[in-house]
Amino acid sequence: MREKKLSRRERLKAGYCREILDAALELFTANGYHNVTMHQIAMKSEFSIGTLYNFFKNKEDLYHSLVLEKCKEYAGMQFRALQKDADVLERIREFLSNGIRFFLDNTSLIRIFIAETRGESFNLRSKLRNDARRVMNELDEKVASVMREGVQKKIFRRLDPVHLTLALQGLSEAFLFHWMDYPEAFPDGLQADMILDIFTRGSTAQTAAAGPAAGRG
Amino acid sequence: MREKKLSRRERLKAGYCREILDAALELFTANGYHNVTMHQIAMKSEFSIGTLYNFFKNKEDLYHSLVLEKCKEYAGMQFRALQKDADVLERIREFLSNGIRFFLDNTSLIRIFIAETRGESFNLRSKLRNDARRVMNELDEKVASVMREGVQKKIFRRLDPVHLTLALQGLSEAFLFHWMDYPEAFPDGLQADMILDIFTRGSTAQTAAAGPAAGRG
Amino acid sequence: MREKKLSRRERLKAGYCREILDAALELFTANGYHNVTMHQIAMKSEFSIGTLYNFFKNKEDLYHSLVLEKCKEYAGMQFRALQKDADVLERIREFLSNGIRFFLDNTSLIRIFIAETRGESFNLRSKLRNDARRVMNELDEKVASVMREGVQKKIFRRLDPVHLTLALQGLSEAFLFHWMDYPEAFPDGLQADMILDIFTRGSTAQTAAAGPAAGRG
Amino acid sequence: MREKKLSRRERLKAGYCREILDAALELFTANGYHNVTMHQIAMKSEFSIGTLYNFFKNKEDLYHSLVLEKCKEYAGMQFRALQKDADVLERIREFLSNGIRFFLDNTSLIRIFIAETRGESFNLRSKLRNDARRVMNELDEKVASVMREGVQKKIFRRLDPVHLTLALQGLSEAFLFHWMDYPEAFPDGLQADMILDIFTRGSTAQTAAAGPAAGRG
DNA sequence: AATGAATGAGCTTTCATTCAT
DNA sequence: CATGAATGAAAGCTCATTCAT
Repeated sequence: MREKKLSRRERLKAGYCREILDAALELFTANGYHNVTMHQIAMKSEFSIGTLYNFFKNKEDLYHSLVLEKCKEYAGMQFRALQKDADVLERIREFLSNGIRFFLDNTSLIRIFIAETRGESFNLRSKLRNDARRVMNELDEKVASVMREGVQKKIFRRLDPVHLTLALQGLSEAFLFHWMDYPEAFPDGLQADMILDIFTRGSTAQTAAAGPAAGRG
Repeated sequence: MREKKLSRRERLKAGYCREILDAALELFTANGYHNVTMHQIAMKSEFSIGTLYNFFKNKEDLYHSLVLEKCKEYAGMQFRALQKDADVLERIREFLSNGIRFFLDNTSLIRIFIAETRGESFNLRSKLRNDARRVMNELDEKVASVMREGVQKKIFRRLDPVHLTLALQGLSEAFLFHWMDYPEAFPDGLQADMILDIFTRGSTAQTAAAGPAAGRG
Repeated sequence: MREKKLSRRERLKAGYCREILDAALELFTANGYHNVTMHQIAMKSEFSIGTLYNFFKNKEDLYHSLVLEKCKEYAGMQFRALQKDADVLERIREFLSNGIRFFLDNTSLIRIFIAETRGESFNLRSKLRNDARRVMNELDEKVASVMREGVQKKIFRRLDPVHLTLALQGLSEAFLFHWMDYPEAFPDGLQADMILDIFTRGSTAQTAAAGPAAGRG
Repeated sequence: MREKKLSRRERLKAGYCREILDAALELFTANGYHNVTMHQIAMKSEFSIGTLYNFFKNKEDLYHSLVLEKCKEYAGMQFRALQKDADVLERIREFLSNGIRFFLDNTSLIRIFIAETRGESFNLRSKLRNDARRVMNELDEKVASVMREGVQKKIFRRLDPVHLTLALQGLSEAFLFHWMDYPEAFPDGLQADMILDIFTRGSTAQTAAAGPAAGRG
């Protein structure tokens, strides 16, 4: 009974936490870390400021928990995709589709990811960000291992798998941001194949002529 | 003589402005906009706070002037590279080298560029950022026009030049950031060709086999 | 019990507000709006600056609340006097006595009234002052209606009631200020009848009754 | 020659002073002391800030000089009117007309007079204001002496001449302010006789019965 | 455990005044 | 003498955090 009670409490607590984080996410993505006050989060989540501080050490901790959670969500999803029993290109395609869908569902969450991985405050919150960064790094390593597999299977060129990972990420990010800023530039939406196509075949014409190979048809 | 005096004053003023902007740049890149105070900028630049406000309307204006200046510097350099009388790939290669060198010389300035084009404050300062953004957009268009030329000359695949531009940028950014975070990953430094190679030929092995073409040999 | 608790809180809050307003009143009347800082008000009221801003939106709001409160207090008192079931002159006399007593009890509060109705800031805070001004205007109208009644009952001369109101106010103010600046000029204090006497009978000697005097023609 | 030069200089200096004071007057009456900056005065007068400080010790001194000058101008004019070789009522009427005209010509200058004699900062600048106040007090005494003469000549009732002076001022002020705030209330403009009429005969009807004379129409 | 009033350090910004030119 | 850039004290105000209830 004791245990049950605790577990009920814990479930309650987790639920509260959820509501707070959801409210905060909305505010942070809409306005940025510095333009959101604890007061606003308290209002939106319908908890008191004091309660916020019962759940999170301080504003930074709250923000970080948010980022960590989303990173884990994202990374978990992508891990599963990359671990599937499918051929390399298929897994990469799903990886890309997942990424697009994820940021479509959490519009402008990507800005927070970017702020965290590339942004201005990179060196201040570094300690706190480490958890999130570790999660993302692990994902990067997983991607790299898939890339390595692709190289071994001669699907990809004999390049450093880390470079291939970077390339994949860079292309994804660039397309995602452009799509967010100019949605009209992608009348049919952003398709994983747009990115995959460039990733696999590059931009050069002659090669393209030579190789309808990479085509998924 | 009158003129000379005026010009001396103006040179002085410009010099002051320089010192302020340099001090501010260092602080902003190190700590981010919100974590730098006017007091700090005053201290570092060895001017009084009042003087800062004689040169710039407010903190945002100072920051924006900084960003605009660097954007113009960067865009000007790249424009010149892209306008040279050389073949398309050569111009792209210089574009990449320039970018690498620029951010090598202005370490972590890129974080500000990113913060401005992708960062959290994207929707708040948008009005003020417009000048900088316009400069960068013009550069993007220039890049796209070079891409278009490449497509016409059958150097590049028949793809949307804007997509090619995005790809180039995405690849550059990804490599640059990785190099900044893990310099040891590039024992010989970051070379334009690493990026160019992937950009032109993609990752796919078969195509690579087919195409030593793009090789810069 | 719940209710009691709430009410206690509200009473507390109202009490805090009182203390802040009292401290502010003292400072403002002694030094004028622009020569009082929020810091000073915080010190004098023994609250923190933050608390001041919990009660009032900003300095202007605090000041305005103060003015409005005092205006209402004054106007309410005078309204009741003018509505009494007594003859016109009696009501006017009480109106005068009330005014004298009010400004005796709130020494130099009148300076704020003047600053608000006549002062330098007349055109800047006009929007905010409107509440107070409306209250005072309503009182003026009430006075004018009493004047009208006096005219109808042939107690007063057939003059514009608004002019009579102006006259009453002008005389009151002049006497009040002189008394404040030179209390020794009124050894027995300022009596309503001094003002009423001039208001009702003017300055002209009996000879005036014979009055070829005023007639210019 | 030395003398001439000096005198030319002095004339020049006086002229400069004029221009500064004129510019300042306009700004102060329009915005109030605290809402005018030395910078603004410098701009409007087309002198440098440094020059302002050559002519006036500080902002307060500048403001005070302005007030003093206008007080002297006003008092001088009124002195001459009161000293004329005319009967008492005639001199009072001219006094009133002068006052109306003066403040008509210097619209809203009266607000500064009020701020100075009744306003919020009465006790801060008291030292500086003393000159101006002395001038005005002397004028008050002159008015009182005319009142005394009126009493002696049985033109006015046997009342304290100071009270009569107060009454005259209070009536004037009230009418002037009302006229400024509601010009439409005086379709034919503000006439000295409106004030004089009430001043001399008060509001009471019986006297009026004796004298329908005063009616101008 | 939950609350939110109270706190006050610290921010951006203004502007009277000085003084080297 | 005239100038106006430079100054920096001091203002109003915010908001993360605490803690008595």
